[in-house]
Amino acid sequence: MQLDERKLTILNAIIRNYLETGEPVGSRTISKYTDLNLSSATIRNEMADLEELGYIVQPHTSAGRIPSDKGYRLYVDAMMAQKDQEVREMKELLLEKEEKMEQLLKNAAKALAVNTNYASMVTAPSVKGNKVKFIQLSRVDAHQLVAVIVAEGNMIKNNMLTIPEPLDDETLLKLNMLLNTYLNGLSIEEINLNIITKMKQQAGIHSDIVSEVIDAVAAAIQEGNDLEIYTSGTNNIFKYPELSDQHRASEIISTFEEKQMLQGLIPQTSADEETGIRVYIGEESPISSMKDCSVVTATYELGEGMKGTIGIVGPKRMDYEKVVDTLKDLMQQLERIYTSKKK
Amino acid sequence: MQLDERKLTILNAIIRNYLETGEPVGSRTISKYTDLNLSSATIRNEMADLEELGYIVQPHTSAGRIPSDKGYRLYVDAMMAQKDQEVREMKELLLEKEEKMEQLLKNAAKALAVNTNYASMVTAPSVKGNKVKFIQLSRVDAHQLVAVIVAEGNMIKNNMLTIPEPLDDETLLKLNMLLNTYLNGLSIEEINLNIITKMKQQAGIHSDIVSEVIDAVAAAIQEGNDLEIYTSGTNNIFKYPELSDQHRASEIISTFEEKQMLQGLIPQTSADEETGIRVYIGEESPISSMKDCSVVTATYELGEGMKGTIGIVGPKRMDYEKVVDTLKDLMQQLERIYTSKKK
DNA sequence: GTTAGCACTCATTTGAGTTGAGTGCTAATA
DNA sequence: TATTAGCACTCAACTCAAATGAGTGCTAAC
Repeated sequence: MQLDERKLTILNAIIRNYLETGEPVGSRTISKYTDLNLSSATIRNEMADLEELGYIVQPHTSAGRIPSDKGYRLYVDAMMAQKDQEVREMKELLLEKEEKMEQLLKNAAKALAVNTNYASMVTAPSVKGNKVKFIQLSRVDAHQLVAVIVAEGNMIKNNMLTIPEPLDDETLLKLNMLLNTYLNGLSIEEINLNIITKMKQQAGIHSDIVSEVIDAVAAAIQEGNDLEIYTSGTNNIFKYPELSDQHRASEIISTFEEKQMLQGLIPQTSADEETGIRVYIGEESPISSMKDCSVVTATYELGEGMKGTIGIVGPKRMDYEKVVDTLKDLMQQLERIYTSKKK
Repeated sequence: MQLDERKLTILNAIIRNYLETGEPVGSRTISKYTDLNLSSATIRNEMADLEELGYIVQPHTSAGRIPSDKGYRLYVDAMMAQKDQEVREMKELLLEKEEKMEQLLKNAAKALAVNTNYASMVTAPSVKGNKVKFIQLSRVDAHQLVAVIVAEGNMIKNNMLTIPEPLDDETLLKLNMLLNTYLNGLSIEEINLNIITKMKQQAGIHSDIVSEVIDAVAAAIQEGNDLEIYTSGTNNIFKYPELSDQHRASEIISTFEEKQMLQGLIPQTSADEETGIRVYIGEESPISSMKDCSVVTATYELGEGMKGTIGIVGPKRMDYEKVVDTLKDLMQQLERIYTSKKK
């Protein structure tokens, strides 16, 4: 059997309708909804075909049909293809410029959640490829140092480190010079063993401290890489009956609380597609707790290699169109703010 | 009518039983549960009295009784009085020492939630009275400075600030000296106009920058004061049927997501009581979204005036005894870790 | 003062009946 | 041959009444 023009129209009508109402849609509804001028009986025949093809399912006999994951997939793919050509005017999200990256991202997550009515997440840009702009090691007291690292995009990290023996001013100054000369402008991957060995040589008797500091720097940068994920609007899921039963809700909320679990949603393969938008429908999701949801993520890129992810989690019947637009908008804004900050 | 010995025993039995089961408890149950050897009929008479006195209520005729807020209050007060004398061995929460305050507090929140099975919150110690240990202003690039402030307890704050004109090294060094000489060892309240004026005078032509820096310092410290609240175990509320219906759950979870709203739970009046533990039962709670819950908070104190709050939110029928113990334990541990870090 | 006994209440459960939206199939129709 | 009207059928959801049972309050006897 083939998926001809008419079947597609009907499938589309079914999905559209279901997105709105959340109720299984029946043949009579479609017969009126579309301008095909077909009787409900004909629609029924077509629907039977569509079911056989796997695009829609019946929750039970004598109920209408709802889209299957496969059906959504078709719909979303078609939509995305169409999007690419279209020129869209976006509704503005109004992100304010913030001095600190952290606050900016928190706001972004919130704006996303408020705008879409779904749960949102925003990860800090991975520091992969992010360059160190400034490092400073300062003495807090005799046995404690604080290492402050500012990276591009004004991401500030700091780490305390305890040293066995006090350092005098001069040594500290030297260390700072050393650190900055060697590390400034480098990204974390570029700090390899070679450089570390060289630095240790230069440091002489303080080589043990150098390695501690470098560890601290690495740790600080890594830390951001690991778990800085901002979320918002978790309780939006209560707005969708199909997600708000006890078990499901609890599972989703747990995932959002244990933010590390959301890392699964961050695309690993830095894909070659241009838009950077991914849609996971139901079982497609990399996280099992989201198997009843759809997840849409977008990758934003600040300069070379500094990538972060923004995304939303909602019911399968989400307004994919709006979500994709909103995500694109936010991506652009983040990128714009970044470049304006850089200069 | 009076609340004699026997009535108290019965009230206690009712509450105990209800804490366990969450179901209204009837006279027959109590008649067996206690060793008073009274028939259910007698218990019934006593229960009627207890109801008249307002300690218990009937959800409807022909149901058992459940404790009223007033009943819980009596129970909790009695328990607390008893606690004070008792010597208790505590189950350890095993907080690891962390270099950074932030991580320590996150862990504390988590430990609290896991241990009690309720939702938990931990606020960073208010910086009221917290002394500045170290300030450093560094140039990131021509127009941006980063101010790093380390306060007692190794709370690190930082702020970026943009300056209209570049500063040369010498001026920066001077500024740093100035900042440290004037501000080190001071707490935020102690930084008054008088000091600021003096500093501005000293700074000469850079007085505008000094005031910007001081603003940044104030902002950084204030920031921590405002909204650094760590939460954990929000989804624990789903474990209690009386809280996990859609509306209630959503309300509680929202409150935990908008962490600022939890500020209402932080005791304002630095009370004179010795334990620092407060119990809000149902309507007593300062936050309306918690009117179906009980909230237990404890204030920990790190050195003079540096106070923070830890607390849990759960159903009214919570295991107050365990919660109070756990909170006390955690308070002590935080205090211990702090003092060990200070030296 | 305590208790056995009994009538009464009322949330909850159960099951039968009704409704209504929806289907699949078949025979008539264009 | 594709479309449609018609009809029997299904089944979740709703309604209603009866049955259940845990629990009470009251009274009279111990």
